This record gives sequence, structure tokens and C-alpha cells, in this order.
Amino acid sequence: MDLKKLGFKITVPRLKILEMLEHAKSKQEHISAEEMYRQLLDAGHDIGLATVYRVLTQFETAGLVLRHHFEEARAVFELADDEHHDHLVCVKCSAATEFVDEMIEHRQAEIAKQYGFQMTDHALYIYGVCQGCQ
Amino acid sequence: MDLKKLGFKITVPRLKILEMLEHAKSKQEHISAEEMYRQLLDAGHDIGLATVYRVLTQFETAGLVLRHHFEEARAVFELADDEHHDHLVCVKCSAATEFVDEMIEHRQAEIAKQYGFQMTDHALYIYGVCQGCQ
DNA sequence: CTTAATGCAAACCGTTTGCATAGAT
DNA sequence: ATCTATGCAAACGGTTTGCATTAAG
Repeated sequence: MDLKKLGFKITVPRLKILEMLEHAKSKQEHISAEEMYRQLLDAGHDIGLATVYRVLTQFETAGLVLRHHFEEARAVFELADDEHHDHLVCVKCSAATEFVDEMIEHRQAEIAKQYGFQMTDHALYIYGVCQGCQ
Repeated sequence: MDLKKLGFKITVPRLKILEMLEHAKSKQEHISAEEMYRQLLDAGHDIGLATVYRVLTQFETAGLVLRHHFEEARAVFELADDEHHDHLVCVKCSAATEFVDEMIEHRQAEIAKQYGFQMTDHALYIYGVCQGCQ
């Protein structure tokens, strides 16, 4: 069990939240804390919103999930992959599609170097209207 | 006067805020609403924080300023240029350096096209430790 | 049994809004 | 004189925290 290795106790909230993150990942979706909370309530689980936030923050610290702010106020979360990827975000339906482009990755590293920057991370968001929303 | 052309009345808050944005731009800095508010108070101007936000939102709508969320909760603002640019953001001192890379711009357009996306905007942030902070 | 995790409510922070007043045209 | 812009305080949405309680190890 992943959780135990990370030093977490196995609890219902953590299990359920992991499950939802995995489900979201399989559908390539990003999910907000509030959404998870709602789904938990609907499923009859008596879990507080504060716990959802606490668990997500712990998971983030452990490197298990990524928190994105896109251009909105509310944060969305996704299970972290081994490999980095960037996002296409639909401005109408908020759907996010992932992609990786080697050429861009490479150029980014070069630009950082050029400016004497020790790159720790990077984020590329392309905003637009997705095929379904046009 | 720029403001008049955009249909804005010329008022002290708007003038002062524009001035601060121009000053920030000359130093290549991004500035938050709260920071502007503080500076205004310190300069003896009796301007409310709500007004700062209102003016910034109006400026943004008019295309005069850009609002960035980087990876934090609070937004920062900058005077909009005619041309787009991306950012190198220092994770220590928060300084942001601007850059434009034609190859990346071009690849982004291609990726959007490839996914059937009507690109409206895009944002690339490279996070790291700047030369001064190393 | 011990210590970490939870639920709840209250606090918090950045931002927005309603409203009566002041100011630009 | 008109109508927009302002200041203030209260509301807001998302997130965090304090505390007493519960549950995992």
C-alpha cells in the first residue's frame, strides 16, 4: 500500500481521496477539493471539507499529487506522474488535456540556462476552446 | 491621455495606479493589488483597497494590464505590452524575468492545432532560482 | 495505550459588492 | 446637472487552523 510507505496511516478519507484521484486520472480530469467533498457526501461518507484539504496538502507534500491554479481562484488536483507534462485548458468547459513536447522541454532548459536560472519546475498552459466546445 | 480614450474618467486613483504599473514595468516587476494599496497609503493618498481592485479589473478588461496567478493565491499585475511574453519566476525572491522564444511560440500553435484547439492564450512559467539568489 | 487523523466551527486571506457620498465632465 | 467613480464596511469563496473527539498502530 502506497500510503503506508509514505508514513501515512490508512484511513477512510485518505483511501477514498486517493481513489477519486485515480479515477480522475483515468479520465484525464483535474478535480477540485470541493468536488471531492461533494462526491464523498453523495456517497454517504461523513468526511469534512477540512480533511479533504488536509489530505490533499499532505499528498502534495509527499509528491503524490500536483496542485494547479490555472487562471482561476480555486485549485485543482491531479495524481502526479513520474513524468512531467503540460496542459491544454478549455476556457469554456475547463477540461484539461495533457501533452508533452520534447522540443519545448528542451528549449525551456536552454532558456533557463541562458538566464543563469536553476530551473526547478515549469508550467505551460495553452488556453483555448476545445474541439467539443466549438 | 490613454485613459480618456478608453472611456475612463481621469481620477486620482486611476492615474496613481497607472503610474505604479509603469514604474513596476520599468523595473520588470509584477505587483499585487495589496502592494499598490500599501504604497498609496504610504504616499498619503486616501484610496481604498476596493478601488485598487476595481481599477485593476477595469484596466484588465480594457486590455491595459495582465493579471497573473503564478502558483500562488494572490494575483499580480503588469502593464500589457503589445507583444506576448513568457516568464522566468524565481522561487526565492519572486522576481520575474520576461522572455520570448519564437520556437516555443511556434510549437505551441502547432500543438493546439494538433489537438483541434482554438488557442486564445497561453502562459509559460519557468520556475527556479535566479542568479542573484543562488 | 499512544499518537496521529478527523469533524466541526471559527478564523483567515484575497477579492468583490452594496450603498451612500464625492467628483469628473 | 448628470452619471460615473469612490470609500467604507460587509459579504464572499476558497482554504487553513484550533480544539475536543475518534480511530489507527
